Amino acid sequence: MEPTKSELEILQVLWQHGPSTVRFVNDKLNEEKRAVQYSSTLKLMQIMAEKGIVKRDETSMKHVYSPAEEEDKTKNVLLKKFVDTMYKGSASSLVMQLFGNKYSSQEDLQEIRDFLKKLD
Amino acid sequence: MEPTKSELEILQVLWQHGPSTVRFVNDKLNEEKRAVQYSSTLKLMQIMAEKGIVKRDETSMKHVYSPAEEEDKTKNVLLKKFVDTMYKGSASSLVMQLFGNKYSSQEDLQEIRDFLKKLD
DNA sequence: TCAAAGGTAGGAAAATTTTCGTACGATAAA
DNA sequence: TTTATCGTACGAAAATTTTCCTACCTTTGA
Repeated sequence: MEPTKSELEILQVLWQHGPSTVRFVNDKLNEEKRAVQYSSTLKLMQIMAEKGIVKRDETSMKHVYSPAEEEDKTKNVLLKKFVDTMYKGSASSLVMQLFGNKYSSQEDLQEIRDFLKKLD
Repeated sequence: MEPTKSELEILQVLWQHGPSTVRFVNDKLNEEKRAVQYSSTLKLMQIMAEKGIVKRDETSMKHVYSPAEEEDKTKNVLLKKFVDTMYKGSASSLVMQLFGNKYSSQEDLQEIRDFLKKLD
């Protein structure tokens, strides 16, 4: 199922730091993103568990949450969706946009070239 | 300002077909996307005009709507946002993901290589 | 022991987004 | 002229997403 915007923020904490408690995720969100109450984060993660977006280990009193799917798999799905809606499914169009994008750094673009050279 | 999901659908019709009436956009949405009432599309486009996402030519009785910003500019902003949230701002990470993505066709990937070669 | 701190659960409110009914004016055709 | 058609405007309902209050249980430390 599709993670919402806030759910994606939570997934990112889990991807970056591995299986985590609600307390940990909430702290990270407050440090790195924005002010949010503990109970809000809790509720959201409970909903995500219901939806099957995350799994919950209830062994300990402090439940530990982890992504239900591989980070790569989820990102692939979201990336495909983005390419489909924004570039009619054409990945090359996206890359061209990227290179014409003033926000892309030269270093980043060089990195892409290097990466492709290695593929040959 | 940020277009919502539905607003993006409308923008896409405008990008693809140029300045359009509500009737035209609504027809396209129904043909290409999903069933939606005329008054829903109208309302959405009115909201977009208020937000400044589209401009409205009220010369004729049939108002004609067009994007307020260049397609490329809007897409660049959305792409940057996507890269930031999904790949911590690393465009090369996105491209690597693309190449590891089973959804990407070989033709598409070859096209990207060709494009990058031309840049050299 | 017992109060304080920290945990989950659940419901409801708030905020945002989306949908559409309906009123009413303009246009066109009979 | 008059009626059907097609347009905009507007408000409110519905659906979705987000936030947080509160109840209640467990753990911890004084």
